[in-house]
Parts: sequence; structure tokens; C-alpha cells
Amino acid sequence: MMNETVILNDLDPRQKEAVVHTDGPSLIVAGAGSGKTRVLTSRIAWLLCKGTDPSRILALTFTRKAAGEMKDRIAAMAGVSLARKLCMGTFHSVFVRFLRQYHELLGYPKDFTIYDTGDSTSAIKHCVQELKLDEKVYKPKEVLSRISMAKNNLCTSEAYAANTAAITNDRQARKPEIHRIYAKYQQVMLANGVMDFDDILLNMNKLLTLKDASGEPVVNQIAGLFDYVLVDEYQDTNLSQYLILRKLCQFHRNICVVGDDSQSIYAFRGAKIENMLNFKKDYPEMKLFALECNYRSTENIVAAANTLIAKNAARIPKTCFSSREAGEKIVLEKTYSEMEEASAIASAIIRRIRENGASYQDFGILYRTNAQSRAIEEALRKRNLPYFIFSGNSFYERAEIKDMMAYLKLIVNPRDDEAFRRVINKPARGIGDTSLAVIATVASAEGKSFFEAACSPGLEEYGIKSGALGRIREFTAMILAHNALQGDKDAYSLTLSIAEKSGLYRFFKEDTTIEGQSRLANIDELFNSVKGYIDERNNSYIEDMIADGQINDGSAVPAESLPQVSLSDYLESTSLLSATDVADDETANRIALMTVHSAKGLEFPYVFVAGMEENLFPSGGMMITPQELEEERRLFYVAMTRAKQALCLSFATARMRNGKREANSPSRFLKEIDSKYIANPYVVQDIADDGDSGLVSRLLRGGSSGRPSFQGGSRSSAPMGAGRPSVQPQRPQYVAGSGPRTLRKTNAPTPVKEDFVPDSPLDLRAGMRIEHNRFGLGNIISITGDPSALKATIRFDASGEKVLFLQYAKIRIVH
DNA sequence: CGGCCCCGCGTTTTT
DNA sequence: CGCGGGGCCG
Repeated sequence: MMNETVILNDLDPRQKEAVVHTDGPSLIVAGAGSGKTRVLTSRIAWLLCKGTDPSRILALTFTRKAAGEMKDRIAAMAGVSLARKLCMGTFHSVFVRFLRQYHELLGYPKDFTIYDTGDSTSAIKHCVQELKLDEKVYKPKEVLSRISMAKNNLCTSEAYAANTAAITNDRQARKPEIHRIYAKYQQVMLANGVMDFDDILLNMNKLLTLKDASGEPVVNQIAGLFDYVLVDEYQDTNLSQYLILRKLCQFHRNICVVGDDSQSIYAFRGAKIENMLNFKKDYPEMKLFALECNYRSTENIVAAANTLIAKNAARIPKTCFSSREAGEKIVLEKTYSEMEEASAIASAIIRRIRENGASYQDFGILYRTNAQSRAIEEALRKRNLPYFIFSGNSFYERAEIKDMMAYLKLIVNPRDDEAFRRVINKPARGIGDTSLAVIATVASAEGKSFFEAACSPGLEEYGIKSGALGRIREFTAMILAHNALQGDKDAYSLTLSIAEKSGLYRFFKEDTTIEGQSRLANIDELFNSVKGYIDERNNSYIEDMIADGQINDGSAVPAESLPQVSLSDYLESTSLLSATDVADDETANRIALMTVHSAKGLEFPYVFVAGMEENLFPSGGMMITPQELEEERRLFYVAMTRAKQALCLSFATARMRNGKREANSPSRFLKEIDSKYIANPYVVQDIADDGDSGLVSRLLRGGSSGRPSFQGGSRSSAPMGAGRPSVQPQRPQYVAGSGPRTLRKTNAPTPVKEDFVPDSPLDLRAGMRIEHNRFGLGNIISITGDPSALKATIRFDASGEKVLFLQYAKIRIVH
């Protein structure tokens, strides 16, 4: 356990203030690169240091990665045993725990499962069909988004139907039946024992208004569990989350929220920047801390971003400054097509590598829309530059994975109709549309789920043929058998079993086409993922026991005594987690391509932002509202502040969009940056000042300035070209097992779990200097045990001697 | 039951 | 232009 001095050691005075002021409401406005996470974790460590019971601290984040990262850092500062007792996680995962605990009050089964956006969309679609409405008019995605917005604003289906504004609005949009779809959807979801993401928050709100069986308000019980509440990325909270927080903090008012209003980019999803702007209204006694020192970017970049964001009206006034040198000016790059733009970026990267000794992972190429990646990919491929894309399409969105997941969901919650539909005839087992229609009719008539309908004895009477009936019975029996095994078998063996028994694995195995083989590989990858999850859980269980001093030898924990990791545990871990689509080795030393949204929280020495054009960035064109324009500006602010060393902003005067060539003028944002921070501001100022097309003004000018840098061999304005060599760039580091969005600042104040590539246990020898992903540096004292269960006694510098199971521990040799 | 073709559509996306 | 979904045909 660290002492107070150590916690405060690497913090600047402002950060220190924010860390030690623990009681009462705090608003920490943390500019980009200002050490936000460091302050949050130090604050928790500080509380622990002061003797606060960790279980009475609630810390909420948006992503699981952020939660994990914070937990790791706190573990490094305050010890694993304290860190693991914290109530820390995403809004959704923490609240799901409470919802399960109080499921009866809400009328949900204990094993309710969670629908992802895809599941919800298809559920909506089926509701639209059942209500005999036109899918063209009631596009499932659109309807879902409308319902989602309603839920985020705590508008239940009943409230929606009674809300004249909403109804009028829908009528004017020629979609008057949305309220009926909403009602139907909610009814089906409840009957299926399923919640969508928004329901988790909505029901949490509802729960906090209920009384338990003994008549005690639930809010007293839950809010009473905590003395301190901390929230990360507060600018991204929606109304639903805001209200929950308010209820949870009403007794002690020890709420600490951290965020940056300038980086609020999720309004389109219901996030309310007002939550941050109005914090003082709810908590007049609050203390404001502004972290304005940016440790990430050079002064030029920080100052330039400041001038941009100053154009926004809705913001908390603050002026960020850099702790670093002035650095290079921002370079603009004008091109005439998206291909040319991509080539310019690729050339600039090559030049940087040659002249600055940069490596691939030092580059981030950001864009507003995913469609822009294509041209860039082609340019990079042509030059053999390795890259990876943070794709929106995740592992869990692949059809074959969805199939397997649907089986798993159905085992845990047989009432899940969407899962049932998906797998009832997968692989084909002679239960076609006709049979499914009958099942649907029965379910609807008897108010049952599909599964219950499929089990009901009177199914023949509805006209199911005996052959099909037998197969249906076989199917339900198979699911029920697995459902019953959940207590005895762990997630892995159930997954293997259902893959085999359902015939799905054989089905994919028999498909010898290339795609078929890839699907099979994905299924195998899913098995690995389940196994990995179980190992991870076992590993941390053992480490926790050791850290707790309950045991000091990993061998005291025979495998069979480890708590079993159930299928339901696994499902919850995946349903609330966006996929880790990009494996670590795929991101290793590659150029990163991603949308600006995905880049939030990341940093790169060299950043390119492509497509700086009106109608693209800012997107939307004329029908964009002032609020939306401000959000676009914040989005661009996020893009700019990803850069540590150098920033290049490019635009194309024309590009292919939806199969058509479109002319665009440069983004207004380019002109909003004070030109003194730009190396070649004339590139944008000369042209298209007032809707004039770039081509015309170029012809008028004689075309000498603003020429693309690689026409005619001129390269004077090449993006981020031969900048003077400066500090050796720090490289972004990705967390082991990380999903797309995790990147750690390299100037982290404490040792943390890094980009961990563990060495094989077989390579470890007594006497070696090693590093453990959690416990840090240490020396191997001895290695014992038989080859199948090797254990090592390791003396850690920070935490003393421990015995670890090598099959679980992640250890690498330090040379 | 599966494959092929045609049509429509086309920001951003933690959970 | 490139994709996914739905419908129709073999």
C-alpha cells in the first residue's frame, strides 16, 4: 500500500487539488491530454489511503476498457486486494447487477439476457410485421432509434403514448404508429425476459423509485451502499444516467464527475452536454477543478485547437496550454480527389519514416465516415504500408458467431424469441417457415414465448406435421438439457457441447469453401474466447486470493475448487462488451485507420485528418442545426487533440460519394483555426471563400499556389514532410487483450499493465528478471510443479513473494 | 432449401 | 459504387 506522498508525487498542483478534495460534489473539467484518468485513479487511491472501505466507493465508466484500466492502475497503487473490492465498472454492468438482485420487483426473470442493437432491431422488425405495418415506413432502425431516445429521456411506452408532443411529431412525420410499436416491443421484451441497453438504465431509474417487500425504498438500500461516487466521461452521460447518479448521491453528495465538455461527441445518441454545464445547478456547493495543462500535444496543436473550440457557444470557458515545446505548425493539404488525398497521406508517412525515424504505429489516420477508409487503404496497400482498421463490424456481428451466441443465449434464457428464431432451423433441420409461423401463432394466442409454445402439448392441433413436431421436440429437449446443465458444467463445456449437439459445428466443418473455412475458424475463435474468459477469471481469482493473503501458494488451489464460470457469466461479459475485433498482433506496429469517434481517448505522434470538407466534416450540409454544428466542431477538436507531434489536415475538392463525383469546398473548420498555427494557411484562404468552386478560383489565380504537392514533383507543401527532427516520438501502447479503443498514455505515473506479450512459461527459469502484467517487476526464485501445472515462486519488487500458476500468470522476461 | 438477382440505400456508435 | 436484404426461381 502506497502512502500519500507517493500518490501525489507525479501530479501537478492542479491535479493534486482535485485528488485530495474528496468530500462534497466535485466537477473536474479535464482538457484533452490533461491526465484525467490519472487524477481519477489517484483520487480513488487517495480515498483508500485514507482508510475508506473500497466497497463503499462506486466508480462508473462508459467502456469496460476504461474500467479495467482504472482498476489496474489502482491495483498498482493501492494493491490488488483493495482494488478488487471497489464497485467499479461500466454504468451498464454495475446496474445490471442491481437489476438482477431486484429482478422480482421489476417483473423480470433472474436470468434475463441482454439484447444488443442487432437483436433489438430485429425484434422491432418483427413487431412491425406483427402489427401489419409497412416496414418501408417504419424502418426498424429508425424506429429503434426513436424508442431509444425516448427511453434515454425516461419516456416509457405508456408515457410516450400519452405524450402529445411525441405523438404530434410522429404524425407529422407520417409515422403515427410508433407508439404502438414501442408498446408492442416493450411487451415482447418483458415477456421474453430480455432488456436492451436502454432498458438497463430505464429500469435502474424505475428500481430507484420502488420499495422492496418490507416497504423500504430501494434507493435507500442501493445509495446506502456507497459513500463516494465517481464518474468518468461525464460529458457523455444521458438524462437517464444523470438521474440515476443524482438519486445515488442524494444522501452524501460525494459525487465527483470528470469530463471534458469540449469532447462531448455523442449527443446523437442521447448524451447531454448540459449535464456537465449544469452541474452547478444541482450541486451549488460544488468545487470546480480545471485541468488545463495538456501533457500530450505540442503548444502549436493545443493553441490551434483552442482557437477552434472557442467558436462554440455552449462550453465551460477554459484555456488549455501545453507542457511541451512549440512544435511544428499544422499542415494543410489540398488535393483534387480522394485517391490523391490518400496518396498524399501515404507519401507523407513514408517521408516521416525516412526523415524522422518514425515507425508505423506512430501514425493515426482519422476520418469522419467509415466509407473514407477505402481510398486510404488502397494507397497504403500500394506502398506496402501496414495498417489496421478499427472496424465498426465486430467479431460478434458475424453471422456464424451470432448463431452460436444465439444458441448460448437460448440455453440461458429459453424465452428469448429472437434467439429462438435465429437457431430453430440452423443448421437446416426441417423446421421451416411454416412450422415457425405456427409456433408464432400459438405463442401469440397463448401469450407465451416461442420456446414455451414449441413445448406446448397441443401443437399438433394447430396443424404441425408429425415429422416436424418430432424435430421441434428434439430441438427443445436439446436446449432444455443444456439449460439444466448450467449448474454443473462451465461455459466452455456447454459451448462445445451445444456446438456439437446442434450440428452447427459439423455444418460449418463440412463447408469446404474458403468462406466456410473462415466461418469455422471464427467458431473456433469463439471457443477460444470462452476458454480465455474462464482462464482470465480463474487467474484473477487465484491472484486475488494470493493478494488477500488467504493463500500464498497458487498450488493450494486445485482446478476443481475454482469457482465455476457459468455460461450466463460469459454471456453477460460479451453482451456488455463491444467486440475485441482487432487482435493485439494485428495492431502491432501498424498505421491506425479509424473514425474520429473511435479515436477518442487515443493519441498518436502523427495524425492525419482526411476529408476536411463541407458536407463531410462538418457533415450534414444545410440541414445541420447550430447544436449539431457545435458537436461537429467538438468532434474536430477531438481529432486535432489526438496528435502529439504533428497534425496534417487534408481535403479533396471533389470525391466519389455514393457512386457520384461531388465537388466540395474546404471545411469551414480549417478557416476557424487561427492561421498563425498553420504552416500554409493560404491553401484554404485563397479558395472557395464564398461557395466559389476551388477549380474556378484556381484558374483565375493562374494555378500557381495551392498546387498539389505531388504534381510536377513539387513537394514544398507536402503534408508533414521534412519537419525538423524533434523528440523521438513516444509510441502509443495498447493494452493486452484490448479492444479497439484502448490506448495508454506513455507517461503514465505508475507501472500499469502494458502491451503485454507474455513469454511462454516453458522459457522461464529460476533467477530470471521478469515482469508480471499486474504485479510488475520481480525475480523468479524457483520453479516447481509438474510440467502440466508449473508454478513459480517470484519475489516482486513492489509486493513481495508470491507463488503463481504459470498457466494463468502473464509473465514476460525482462532482458 | 439454397442460390442468385435486383433493388434500395448510403454519419458518427461506448453499452 | 458496393453492400445487404428480400424475393423469386430452380
